Amino acid sequence: MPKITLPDGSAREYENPVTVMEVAESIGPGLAKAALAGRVNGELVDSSTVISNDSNLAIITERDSDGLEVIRHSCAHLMAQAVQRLFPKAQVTIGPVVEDGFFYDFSFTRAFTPEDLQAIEKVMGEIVKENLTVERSVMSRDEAVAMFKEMGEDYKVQIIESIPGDEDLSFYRQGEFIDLCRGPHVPATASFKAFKLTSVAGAYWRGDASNEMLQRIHGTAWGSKKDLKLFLQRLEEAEKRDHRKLGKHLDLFHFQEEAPGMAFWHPKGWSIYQTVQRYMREVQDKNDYKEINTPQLVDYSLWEKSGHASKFADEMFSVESENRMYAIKPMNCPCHIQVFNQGLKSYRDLPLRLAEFGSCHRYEPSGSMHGLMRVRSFVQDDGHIFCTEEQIQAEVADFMTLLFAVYKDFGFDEVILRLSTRPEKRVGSDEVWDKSEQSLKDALNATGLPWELVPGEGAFYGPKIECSLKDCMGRVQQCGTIQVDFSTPGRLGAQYVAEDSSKQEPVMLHRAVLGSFERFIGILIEHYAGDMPAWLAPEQALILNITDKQSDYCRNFEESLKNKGFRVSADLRNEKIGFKIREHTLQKVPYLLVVGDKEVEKGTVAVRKRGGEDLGAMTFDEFCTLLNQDVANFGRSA
RNA sequence: GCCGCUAUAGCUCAGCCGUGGUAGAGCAGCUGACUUGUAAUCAGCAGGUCCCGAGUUCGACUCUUGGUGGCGGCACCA
Repeated sequence: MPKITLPDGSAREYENPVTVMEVAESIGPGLAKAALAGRVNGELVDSSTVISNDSNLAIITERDSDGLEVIRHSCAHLMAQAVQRLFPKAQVTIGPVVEDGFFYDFSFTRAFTPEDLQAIEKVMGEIVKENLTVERSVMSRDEAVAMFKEMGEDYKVQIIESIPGDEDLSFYRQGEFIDLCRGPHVPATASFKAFKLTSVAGAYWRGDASNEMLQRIHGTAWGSKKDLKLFLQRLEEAEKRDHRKLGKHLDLFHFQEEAPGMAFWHPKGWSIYQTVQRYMREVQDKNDYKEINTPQLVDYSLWEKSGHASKFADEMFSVESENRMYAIKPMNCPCHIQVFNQGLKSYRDLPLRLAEFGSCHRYEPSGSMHGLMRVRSFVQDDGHIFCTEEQIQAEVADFMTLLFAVYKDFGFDEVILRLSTRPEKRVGSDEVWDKSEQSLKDALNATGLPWELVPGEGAFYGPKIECSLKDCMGRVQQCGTIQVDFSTPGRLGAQYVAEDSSKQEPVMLHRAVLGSFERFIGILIEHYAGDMPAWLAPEQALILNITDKQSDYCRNFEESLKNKGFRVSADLRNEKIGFKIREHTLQKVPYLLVVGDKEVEKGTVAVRKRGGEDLGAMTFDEFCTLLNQDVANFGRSA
């Protein structure tokens, strides 16, 4: 006599054990039709699961995020079934859910083509029409291995053989297709309403580059056609914001074959860059950082001492000159230690915060480059804090405060924190790693914010906190970082004189707020869709005359604004005002100042905002006040 | 780096396979006319080593092949 309690608190009693689906049916046919799975006492289960004891139950439909997961996971099976109907020789491997969709990796003799994708999608539709029941079954590990061997599914055999113990495994069958899976899954193949295959690409078996390459087909699936459409619109929107496209359109920067992965900054792009840099310089000054500058070319031996050469030799550019090998610096830390090492340092000098807008070059693998986001030549807003062990936590806390404030100024209100701990390939003893990781954990806990642990992802010299921001498209971008390093200072001979006059090694904190200017500006362009706030805009205002008669007035107005430090220019071409407005609107200038006879007469300009809003006529002082206020607000969201 | 796709005018893109015969459009540019009130005035002109190399062919932007860059993933990311 199970008593089922529903999320709204109501309870129903049943004479005999019931399935999730039966409960849904007893509530109403509409719900039964929509039911995809259930959550019994917190655990996600199939709709066919039998409940025999008193339980809490939530019926999962497409409207739940769990329901969407179930749909996507099941859709991966649906796709695999379709692939094997069309290509019986294709072997299945894994097919998990990812953000917005799913993928499935296949081993096949050739690459799938876009035409194949269309054909697969069509067969998927047919299977949906067949409305095959999805049945769960349980097998022992050995039975499962035997079955997949028989089917010639070598990869599945490998997967099952790597599952430890003799635990029973669950399988899901729909028609002729069966797959190893934890589930849960939709009750039948008619449950799919909206899906689309989006791309095909190579992917290594088990994510290991030394393994063979499989064919990965990506798809997306939604609870309704409307949601699918919204998703596709979101993709289009993201494409419109692509910083590579906007960079060209707004004449900000370019790349060319002779310098792969290295940006050529144009005047307008460089203006944004310089504004960001000026801002960061001011922030650093206020927070007691000392700005320095160090060489681009440093003898290779320094990189050997620091430990970078042994791990990153293949990714460093090197230069030979007069029988000496130099590396073009791939990072700034060893150079900052050289600055620290000059002169005798006392504990009274600590914490010592050195900062550099450090130009770095790394030979990034060709396939990894992506516009400004991943380049071979970049400038970090790098900083190294030399301190004592006791000072770590306060320094990390101060850094986090600084970082949050900076991100807010750029319009990013949400920050995601992660702690990456010791990787396999590393320097330093386990005791030192214990200490470093603990100090970062303490610092994270002190922020009072949630954070996630990522084991094994730390730098080779120490653990790190990674600070990611969320842009307006909801995309997470890793930018800032702070890393504890007990090893490198010692390797490079950094010391200070302690209170008891003994020599001690300082702890070094590596830190960056933006990460790299290149990448951060790429993120800004996409976040604002090119509509840079007045603070960052390369051109803050444009003065447009109606006819030649107002030219002198416009030039004077322009000159006066420039004298106030604003970035403005005048467009006095003999063109219709509508033409000029269109052109500068497309160039995303925040303010357009129109001047005709009326304005000259009254000593004003007609102010039009980028979005088209008419702010009416303003005097010079009024407009200066407006623009000053706008600039002072930085890029903060309202 | 790996798998797949891709490269034509300053930009966005046709043409290319079936059918190999050295290229077209729109925007931008230049010239002229027009002196204009909030997202495109009209007319004319000019603009290309069809990414680079090799091969097949009487003949290659087109087919084959090698390179380079880019794109989508994967792997990597101090």
